[in-house]
Amino acid sequence: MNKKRIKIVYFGTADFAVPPLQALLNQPAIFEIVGVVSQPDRPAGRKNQPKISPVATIAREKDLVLFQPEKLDKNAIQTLKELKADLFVVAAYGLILPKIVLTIPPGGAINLHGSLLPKYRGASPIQTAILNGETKTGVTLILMDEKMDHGPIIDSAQVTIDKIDDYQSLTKKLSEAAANLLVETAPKYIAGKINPWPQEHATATYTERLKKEYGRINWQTSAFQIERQIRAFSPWPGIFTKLNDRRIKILTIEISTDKTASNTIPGTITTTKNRHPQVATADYWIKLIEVQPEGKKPISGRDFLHGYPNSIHFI
RNA sequence: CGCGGGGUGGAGAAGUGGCAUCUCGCGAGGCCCAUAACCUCGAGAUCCCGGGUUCGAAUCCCGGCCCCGCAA
Repeated sequence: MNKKRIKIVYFGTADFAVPPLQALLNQPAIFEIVGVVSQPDRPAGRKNQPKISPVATIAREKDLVLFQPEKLDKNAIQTLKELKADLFVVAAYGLILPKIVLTIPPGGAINLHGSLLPKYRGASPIQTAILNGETKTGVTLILMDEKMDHGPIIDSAQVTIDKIDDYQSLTKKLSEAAANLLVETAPKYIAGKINPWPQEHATATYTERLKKEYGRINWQTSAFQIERQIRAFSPWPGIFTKLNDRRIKILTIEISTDKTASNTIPGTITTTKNRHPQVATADYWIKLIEVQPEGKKPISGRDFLHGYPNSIHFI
């Protein structure tokens, strides 16, 4: 049908953006990646090792044309124009695209977003969906306009959130759904078979960029709230509590069926009859399965307790 | 030179110049209707590596290797 391949410039940085890119690459008869734009590999890490963008890694492996501009200035825009793309595809790129960039390709710029828009616009749709205890979410493909996650919808796909899904597993599901959505829908969109329809802006909700401090556990809340917080923020930015001024990462927990924790000061650690540590919350006990003290490797809850023969208390 | 914590029997920790300790696990035995409970006994350590100081170093000094948290 479509003899002419769709020329695409792909904008992406984070893990979420990897599967859709690979899906495009797997259909070389339909799509041609004429360029990949990703955030620069910034110096980071304990020893200043540069943190490499996952998308940039793929681009290098596949020998794609790769740009990593600090910002989308005039030079970058000129470069983008010269690629003569039909379409820009954006997924978890991390930088705002200036309006002028959106108008470069004839097909405009389309964005893959990790929620069912207009719900959960913004920086942390995946985490927020888990945190709010949603049972379903999804991915939405929109035609970008100058406002964030605001443009008309091209198509969307629903994804269920399982009780055990954490940020990592849900991101994987969503990014795979995004990949399918993109390869199925983009050709139809380019062929003019889809008319994007406006979002219901009145029902829009927004999510903010996560801060480390949001990973701090408040033991005075419900065990279920804490459990969702852990799933939403694992493995990044991570969940922690404090013990004697030391930071303790909480990696894995289990909610006890025992509700008597409400009689105990929140944060207090006791042991179950089979000697597993459990922490009091506002309602149920939370069993510590795996934790990681600051400066230490991850250890089981039991091992952790061995080092503290006396009673301890998280704050 | 971004900031910081750490390396001690199989696991987790204490010990900051003078006998190698604690909790758990492991082995043997005991108790009990019973046990992830309790009691007795026991094995298991080059205290990360190499130098140095000292009568004496896990501990202090110098150098090295390895692990990790924060920040970005």
